[in-house]
Amino acid sequence: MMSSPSVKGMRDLFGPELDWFQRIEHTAARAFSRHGYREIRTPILEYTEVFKRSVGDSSDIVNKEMYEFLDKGNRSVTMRPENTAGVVRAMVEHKLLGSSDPQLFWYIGPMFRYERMQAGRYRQFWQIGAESFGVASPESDAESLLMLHDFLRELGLKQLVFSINSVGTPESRPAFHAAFRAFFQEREASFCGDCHRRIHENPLRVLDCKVPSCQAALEGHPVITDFLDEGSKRHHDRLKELLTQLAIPFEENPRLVRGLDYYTRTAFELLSSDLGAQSALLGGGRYDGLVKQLGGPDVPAFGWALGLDRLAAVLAKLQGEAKPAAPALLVPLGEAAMARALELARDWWAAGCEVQLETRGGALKKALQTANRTGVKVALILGDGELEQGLVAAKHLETGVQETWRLDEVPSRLKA
RNA sequence: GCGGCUGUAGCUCAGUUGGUUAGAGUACUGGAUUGUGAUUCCAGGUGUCGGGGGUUCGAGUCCCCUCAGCCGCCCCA
Repeated sequence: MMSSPSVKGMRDLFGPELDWFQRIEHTAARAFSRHGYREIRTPILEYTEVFKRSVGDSSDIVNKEMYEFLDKGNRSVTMRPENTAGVVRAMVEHKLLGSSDPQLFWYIGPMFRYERMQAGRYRQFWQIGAESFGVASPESDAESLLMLHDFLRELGLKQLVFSINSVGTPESRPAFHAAFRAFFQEREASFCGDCHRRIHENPLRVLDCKVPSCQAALEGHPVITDFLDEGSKRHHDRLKELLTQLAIPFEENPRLVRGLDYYTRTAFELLSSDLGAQSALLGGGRYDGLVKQLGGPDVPAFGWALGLDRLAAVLAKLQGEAKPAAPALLVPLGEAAMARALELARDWWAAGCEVQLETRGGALKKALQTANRTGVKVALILGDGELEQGLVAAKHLETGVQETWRLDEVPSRLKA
């Protein structure tokens, strides 16, 4: 049937799905630049250590999901599984974080993770994200979340409720880990095998285990926000105040943990019930130590990434098609009309009209069938008779009503 | 990486305990209508039955392998 299919987990984007991708991208570009964010494009390929040092060795991404290979110079390179690491690497490499000026960037592009296929989960998938460097204040978190919230609202997404948590700092976390490990050991028989692995690799991950018995065993677990240092606690409280003031819906989720190791203080995500099992639509948070960790100055940062494939799927489900069909089809009948139609259409296009031109030159019936099927609203039928009088027959496909327009009034009629 | 389901025309799918030449709807092409579309009527291609191997006189059907997709898990966007 097929001589050579696309690589597993990598798909072609076109048609209605791409319409959504483009609408999201255009909306994002406008929304983010209003906030003073500039776009950044970083390479798809980075040296492997960039991800190992940022995302974290204990993460699944590094452990089993990276497209990692040796290039011809025998250097280990990896196709980016996410983009924060690459953006931070670029900041450091170009010394953009030397001054006290904030640096605000957004990005869009494909990411790669070698995973088992499932609906909403692809090996090449797309993310839009934003990163803000240089500001440690909770107002900075709120500004980024506000931008994200308003962007999603502009796309027509209602019912947004962010889950937020604070994971503290590397200094405050050991106290929580100790308390949590003690809690775990008291009832370790109740936890699943995965949790026994997690308690060593990344204790926080036990919190969002989905096994019911584990969730039951977690009843009364130490809450991370009770172990925050004073600064983190103030930060967290202030952020909640700001979100409330800005009417950004959120709920605190003390069990929220992110899959990447670099987060400090604020962590958040947004799930959607309109996706299947892969319900995560976006996630992000603060990563105050990452820049220094990657060899840059000690600069605080906040960022998030959202799954474009998943957002497009949600919007398509809730709103249908992103792009309406062409409103008009110009159908010339005969050679003379065809030649004239090219000129007429050129004028109308120049006037900003959306018109498709029927160039097949076949039967009118055929043209109308196609127009009907593709959702065209008006068929402009141009025969020799009309042409001589400077007229065109305008047939409304939905109602069947046909009227006669003067050629020079077509642009204003189409735009009405 | 683990478990389950599916794969037949461009699309949505039938296909009986293995039986001869593989079906319907839709889409496509032509005609009833040489300049009027959703409806109607008639005629016509619709095909590596995902791929490979095996069992059999005979495989779309049974067995094995493989590929892809879907669902769940792990995890994430």
